[in-house]
Amino acid sequence: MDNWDEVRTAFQVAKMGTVSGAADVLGVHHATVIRHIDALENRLGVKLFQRHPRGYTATEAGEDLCRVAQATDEQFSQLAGRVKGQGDKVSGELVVTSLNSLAPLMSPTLAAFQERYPDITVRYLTGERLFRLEYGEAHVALRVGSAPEQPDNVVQELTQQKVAMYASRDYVDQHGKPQGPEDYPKHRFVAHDQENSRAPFFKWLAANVPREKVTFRATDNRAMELAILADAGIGFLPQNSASKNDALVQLAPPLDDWSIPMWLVTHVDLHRTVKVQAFLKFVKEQAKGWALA
Amino acid sequence: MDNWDEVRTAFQVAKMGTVSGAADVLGVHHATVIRHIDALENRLGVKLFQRHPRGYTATEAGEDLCRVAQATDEQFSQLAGRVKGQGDKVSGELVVTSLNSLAPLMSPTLAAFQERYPDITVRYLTGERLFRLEYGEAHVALRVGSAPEQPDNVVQELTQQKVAMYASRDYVDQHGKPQGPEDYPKHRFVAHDQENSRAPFFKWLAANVPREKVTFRATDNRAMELAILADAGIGFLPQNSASKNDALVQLAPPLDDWSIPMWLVTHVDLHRTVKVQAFLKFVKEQAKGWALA
DNA sequence: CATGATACGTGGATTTACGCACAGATAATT
DNA sequence: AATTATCTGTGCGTAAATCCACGTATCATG
Repeated sequence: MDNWDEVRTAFQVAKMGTVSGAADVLGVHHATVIRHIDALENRLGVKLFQRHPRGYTATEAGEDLCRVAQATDEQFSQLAGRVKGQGDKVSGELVVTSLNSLAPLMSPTLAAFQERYPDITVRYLTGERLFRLEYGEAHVALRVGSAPEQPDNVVQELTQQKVAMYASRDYVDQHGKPQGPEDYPKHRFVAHDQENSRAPFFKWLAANVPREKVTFRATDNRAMELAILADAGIGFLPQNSASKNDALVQLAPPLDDWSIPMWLVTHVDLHRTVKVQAFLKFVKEQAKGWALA
Repeated sequence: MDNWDEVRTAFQVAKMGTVSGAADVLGVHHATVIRHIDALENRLGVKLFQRHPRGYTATEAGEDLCRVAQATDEQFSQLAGRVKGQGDKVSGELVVTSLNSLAPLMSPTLAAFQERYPDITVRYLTGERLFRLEYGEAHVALRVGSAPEQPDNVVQELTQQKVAMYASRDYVDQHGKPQGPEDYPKHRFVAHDQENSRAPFFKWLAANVPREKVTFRATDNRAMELAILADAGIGFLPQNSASKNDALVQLAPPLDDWSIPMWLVTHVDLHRTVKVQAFLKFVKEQAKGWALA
């Protein structure tokens, strides 16, 4: 049973009782309606209508088809209503993904967003692997670092995450604060395991600190933070989270070169939807508070 | 939500995951599939799929559509199965119509037909008005008299109903049997109220019997039969039913000129169906017994 | 790293399907 | 009884949908 349009045509004829009336409703010529009926009957091998000069009347098969098509028509109408309205209201699921290191920032934001739009169910997917927008795994992704340049993705800069140099209070008590670049060789540093990291402050580190003084390397940001807290050495941490921790001492103010840009990424097909737009606006508003924190 | 074919296309894309795959299944070019999706999305104002170089993945709206279309597809498949098979088996309703004067012949035949095909539900519509085949009021009509010549109707001659001249036994006792045409003016006759009746034996009557000797006229065949039984005069009755009645005496053998042809009439759209064919064949078989009765 | 396979996307040629107009027929109306 | 209105059915020309071919991008594989 291919060619669903012919079923629709037959349905309208059964409802109207005449080919001409159905043609008017469908907005096509009555010859087209006749052709559809003929084609459908030939394919099914059954007469659907009895033809007489005053119109068409459905046979048993035609009435059967009419019932099925009636249900289909209602189903499709409901579907159209759902789908059309869907884009206009903020409800359903909102799937957000990011690296799990951003959870401290995102979790409160998402909670507030859900409170603002109670019809929303938030799903926050975090992981080391990047959830891919183009396969529909998420509506919005929060990315850090260099600007993503995937095609079909809409990228907006969210805010600059300011990064500063920190060490634990105990470390400072033992080794003192470096007063300038000349002091760096006397200290130990914590950095990412990947030496040629793309992060700007690690590039700075490679340029300004001897390799052998980087005595602790880890692949995970959280592990690096814990290492710093465990007096492993001096490292770079986002200012907004580190400033809340009394066990940490800021050794140098954040430099612009060290800042990590943050990006809001959406798939182009979803970017224009009201739901996603509402979330993007909300996140940008919240991000103003992040810098102050 | 017009254009059901586009829904079908979108459904196939959602199932396959790729435009090309859907195009193969649908037997169309993949460009056509893309155009259908685009048109549907534009009409709904919602993106149904997220496009990426490895295929299409459905958005929430797309998945919603997919579910509805899935149900539709199943409904249509079942419908096609029902409708296609419907023509091949003798079941459901069989609607037969005739003038109610033929009920004595038809009722036993219909009962036997129902016994032969237990899946059949017989509906026997009788009345003075002609139920019209072209509006689907009945599958088969049994007509008597001159050959029906309606277009779109398939007419088959069933049998000749032999008509003979009868009177009641009491009438014969009182007035005797007419031995030939010369005796007719001495007798009373029963005939149809419509003087210029189309029935051949009434034409014969008008030609061979003085008008004033037709002393009882009725519009209903059954009333005429009752009048004859009530000694009203001589009249024409079908041989098969009158011969069973001991109160009637046959005054003249049936002439070929008097025979009323009987016709089986079906609408051309239904004539070829197995159900109707089975019934037509069955009636013809039964009709062989009618002459003998 | 290069290559083959797969899939999407688009402009131009082609076929299919549609609209148009007229004929045939019936039912309602005057 | 004649007429008008309505509906079906069909041949023909045109417009729209389709097919085709090419280009581009991505992923898998040796």
